Amino acid sequence: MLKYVPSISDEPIHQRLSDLFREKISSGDWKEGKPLPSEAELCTQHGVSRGTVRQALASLRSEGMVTGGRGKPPVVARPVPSQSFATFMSFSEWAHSLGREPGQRTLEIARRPADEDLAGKMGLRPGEPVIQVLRLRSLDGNPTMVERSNFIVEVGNALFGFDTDSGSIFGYLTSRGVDLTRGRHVIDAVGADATDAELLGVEPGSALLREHRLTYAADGRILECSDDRYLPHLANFVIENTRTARAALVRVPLVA
Amino acid sequence: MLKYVPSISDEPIHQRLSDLFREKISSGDWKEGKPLPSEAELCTQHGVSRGTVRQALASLRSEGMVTGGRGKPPVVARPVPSQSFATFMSFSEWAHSLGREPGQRTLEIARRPADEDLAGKMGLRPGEPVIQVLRLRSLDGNPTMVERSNFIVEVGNALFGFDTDSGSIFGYLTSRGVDLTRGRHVIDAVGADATDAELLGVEPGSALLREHRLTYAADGRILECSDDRYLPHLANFVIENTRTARAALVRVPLVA
DNA sequence: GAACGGCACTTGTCCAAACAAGTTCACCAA
DNA sequence: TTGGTGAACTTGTTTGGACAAGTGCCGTTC
Repeated sequence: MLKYVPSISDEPIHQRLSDLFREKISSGDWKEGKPLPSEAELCTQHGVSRGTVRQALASLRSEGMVTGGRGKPPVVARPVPSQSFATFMSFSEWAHSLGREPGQRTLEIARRPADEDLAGKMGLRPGEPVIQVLRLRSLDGNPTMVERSNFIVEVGNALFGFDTDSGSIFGYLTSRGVDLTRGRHVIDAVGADATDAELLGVEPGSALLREHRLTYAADGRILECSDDRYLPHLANFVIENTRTARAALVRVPLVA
Repeated sequence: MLKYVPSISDEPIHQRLSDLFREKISSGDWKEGKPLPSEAELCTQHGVSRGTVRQALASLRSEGMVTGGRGKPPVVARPVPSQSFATFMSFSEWAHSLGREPGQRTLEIARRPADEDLAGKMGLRPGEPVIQVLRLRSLDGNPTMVERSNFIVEVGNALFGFDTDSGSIFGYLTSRGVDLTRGRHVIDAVGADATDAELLGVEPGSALLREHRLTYAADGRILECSDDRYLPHLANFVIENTRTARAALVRVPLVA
């Protein structure tokens, strides 16, 4: 829990402040429904100007964690479920954020030409090679998810220098400077195939929760295409929406 | 600055600006992928200071309509998929927004005491009565989803005066003044039971995509608890996230 | 006791300025 | 032609100030 290195960090002040405020809320230091310190107080407490404090608070407001109006002090709102990019993109990050221990067993890492279906999804020419990784992911030792990732060669080649049994591919790639910036996730259900069934210890055909993901670079190129299959009694997806806030999640129909 | 500015609207300037910008984008005046005028330009164009322009742009950024970084002019982002509250909450609204024809066949509408599990989810005492509705929903005549809804009696009693084969329960309830304001949706996978299988025309046990929903009133009371099971090849859920915008969707673990 | 007015305090809005950091592009030199 | 330099321009960050507008409270007044 030791994470106080404010002077070395190169993050802007307002960002550090909003992170700090977020933690005060999630840790219960600032309780739900209670007003938080006035802007003037926060200014003197952290030795910054009011503009900076307001910038930090605006970030929390846009996430729905804080409400309030003119004259009234801002209050901590009902916690809105949301996850950061890294937490949502990476199984390992996700597990750590929950205080659980992620595990992984690599079953295959191979370079092979993309079939027509995959090439279409990734915007490649059929036959262009991709790096395929098949891993079994676990939480606290319990098999939870079967992960099938396909990387474009430029990204995937870096993986041959990485022990995919050691942890987060997402973390490794970002540390190598690969700019994963956007993800598109399609969630559906699928019956377990023979591989899924054996790895997860269920009957073939039993229902699995599937997250099909495309990961994009900043310039719009598709870097990765994955197919993650969860045991539905071990992991779910949750979203909340209100009359005033549109849901970013979309239910889409599929044409026959 | 001028003291007497007879403004037509009493909205703050930054809000009028962001509304104007939003319309420029949706009308196609500012095209997707194209950079929009620099902040300095917008300042002189509208005769305001840079802070105000930035405040307006920040609003668009938080909605994901605009991206950009230091040094680069802001660009109009790819439209972010999102659905309004009504579209996301109501099967009929959803179908209509897609130009498809929703259908429904009511198989059962009954008043019976809530079992322990349901009572726990809805915050009722076990044995308190609920109104249960079982419907088969279809898109353009194709069976798509099995809908199991449970309403608290206060809401559900209104349904006995409504032909549940005629259309949207959500629409009917809102027209009757029931204030559905918030929804919490849990998405997972489940094997088809005998009823699902017969209605949807699949084998028992085959994978279905389930949306488990709690609908809340403005005062926090739970009005409805539903279990919708989709044919996974006919409907999916999609969400996008970026490095800068946290996903409102959350992947949650379930304890054993 | 109730209603009113005013004061202190709070947040919202807007401006002006300065610097930091990144991008673009023309220009010049090798 | 190619490469690098640097100026011009862009957005990001931070500060400071000023005023408007809303809330809560206290004291006065009826």
